[in-house]
Amino acid sequence: MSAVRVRFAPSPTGYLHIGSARTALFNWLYARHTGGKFLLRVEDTDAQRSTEESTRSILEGLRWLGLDYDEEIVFQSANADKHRAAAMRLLEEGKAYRDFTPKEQRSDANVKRDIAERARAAGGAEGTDHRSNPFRDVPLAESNRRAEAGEPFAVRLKIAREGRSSFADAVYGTQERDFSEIEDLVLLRSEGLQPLYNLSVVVDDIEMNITHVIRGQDHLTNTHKQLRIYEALGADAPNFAHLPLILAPNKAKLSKRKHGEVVSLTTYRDRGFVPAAFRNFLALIGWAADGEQEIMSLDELVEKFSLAGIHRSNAVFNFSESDARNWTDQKAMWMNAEYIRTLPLSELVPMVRAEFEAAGLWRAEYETDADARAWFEQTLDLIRERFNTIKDFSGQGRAYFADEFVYDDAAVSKNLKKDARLKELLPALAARIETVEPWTAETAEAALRAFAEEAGVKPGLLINAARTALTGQAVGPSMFEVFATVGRERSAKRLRDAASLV
RNA sequence: GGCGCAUUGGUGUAGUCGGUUAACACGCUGCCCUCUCAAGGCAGAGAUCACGGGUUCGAGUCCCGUAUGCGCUACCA
Repeated sequence: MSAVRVRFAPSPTGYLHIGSARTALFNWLYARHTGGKFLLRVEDTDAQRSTEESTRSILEGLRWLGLDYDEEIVFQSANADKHRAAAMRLLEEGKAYRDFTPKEQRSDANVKRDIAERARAAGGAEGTDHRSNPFRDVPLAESNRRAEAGEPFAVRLKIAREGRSSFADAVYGTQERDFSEIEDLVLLRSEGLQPLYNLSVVVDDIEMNITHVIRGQDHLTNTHKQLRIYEALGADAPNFAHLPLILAPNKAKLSKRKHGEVVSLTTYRDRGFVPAAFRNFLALIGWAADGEQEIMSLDELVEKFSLAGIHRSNAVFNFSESDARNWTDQKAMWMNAEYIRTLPLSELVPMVRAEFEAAGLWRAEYETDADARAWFEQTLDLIRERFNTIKDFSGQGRAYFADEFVYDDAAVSKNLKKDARLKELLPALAARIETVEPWTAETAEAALRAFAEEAGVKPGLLINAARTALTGQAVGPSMFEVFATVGRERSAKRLRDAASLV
């Protein structure tokens, strides 16, 4: 058995869709699991819609997910001559024919409805006769003559009148379709003899020696057409595995126009997702190793991945467009938080660093000075427990790293405005802690509790007020750890500053 | 309209050759912990396995039908 070769073949007509990203992931996992090759082919035959920027964005997305590819990227547009040659060969061999029927103009907007209506009108209950094209049996000599005379034509594949197409899909099982259901599909369009999708895919997959085609289920019925092309070309067909689709909460296909940025992979990068977390989440849509373990490292995913574990029904990507807190699937968010709180610090630090550099919070000494570096890492470790994304380190966590930070309104009214006595207590507490030596979580706690007792207030009042004074937030880590991390002088200053907010 | 595919709690999934109270994760509720919020621990709500027939001693698991959803049906990819 020859070595596995799979490919991911996106069209560069926009950002990387999370459904495509998941297709890429599954191909990659299969290749790595079997020790095969993962290839990339950019299907840029639609010159109108394809952009280099899109290609770049897709490659970036793959890199972000950690999906490296083998061999050179194939650009489909560069192979147009080969595709055309293949079609012309079929023409010579009588396996395809020229269709001189003038091209119909189709309004792009309502194609689907248009097709359905046409079929209803033409076919009725019996369906359409796909072998009725008048040019199907025109002798080649006559066909050549008309072509040479300059008459425009498209090239169509001749599907046999009798027979059944059949293949074993690794996910959906045996698939059958009667030839009568398959049209004589167009291989080359009349305008410039441009090769069409089904032809290009097949010729390229043959050329690239692809052994397994793993792609979205929307191609399941197309496969029968492509199989006819493989046969006409005298090539062995690869194995197929179709993946269930990822749907929106209303069960519609996830699309950019309707659902916006939730479907774009770059959104997750830009909003502070950990690549490994999102990859892990993606792997679990439509696939399960055993239904038990869900948090899996890349190595574990590679080890456990199998086509047999892919299931057949479409999955719903559960998010709420109206609720900003649930802008994406909650399980994805949970998994991201899980990664953030358990990742080795050595892996977390570079991600936070990138975020800090972008936010203007990064300081060179976090790298160059051993004490500063240790403080930085300890602080990350202290606050990461309740963060969901990398963005939170520069957002909610800003006060740990900068003296300019905003006070959360709700926190101020809940913890500072609640008790007027804080106006005097806070500066007094500041004066008290300035005498504490050494300054640790333990000594800070002792000082605060003693102060509260003397002042005749509950420690909680001061603790909560201090949290908002020092961090601007109503929530956060154990307050005495925060005191220690922020430092004695900065803590005292912030306590005094906050008195004006009472 | 035709053809194809799918259908297990709100969501993602597990359920081996059909065999006792349908399992796990997220989310949700409550309790514990506690200086807040998370995390963690404990407990709980939530599924007549789309519906209707059939086969069988017994069906989420097999068969048929219906419904719903999705896909394809294009000189788009």
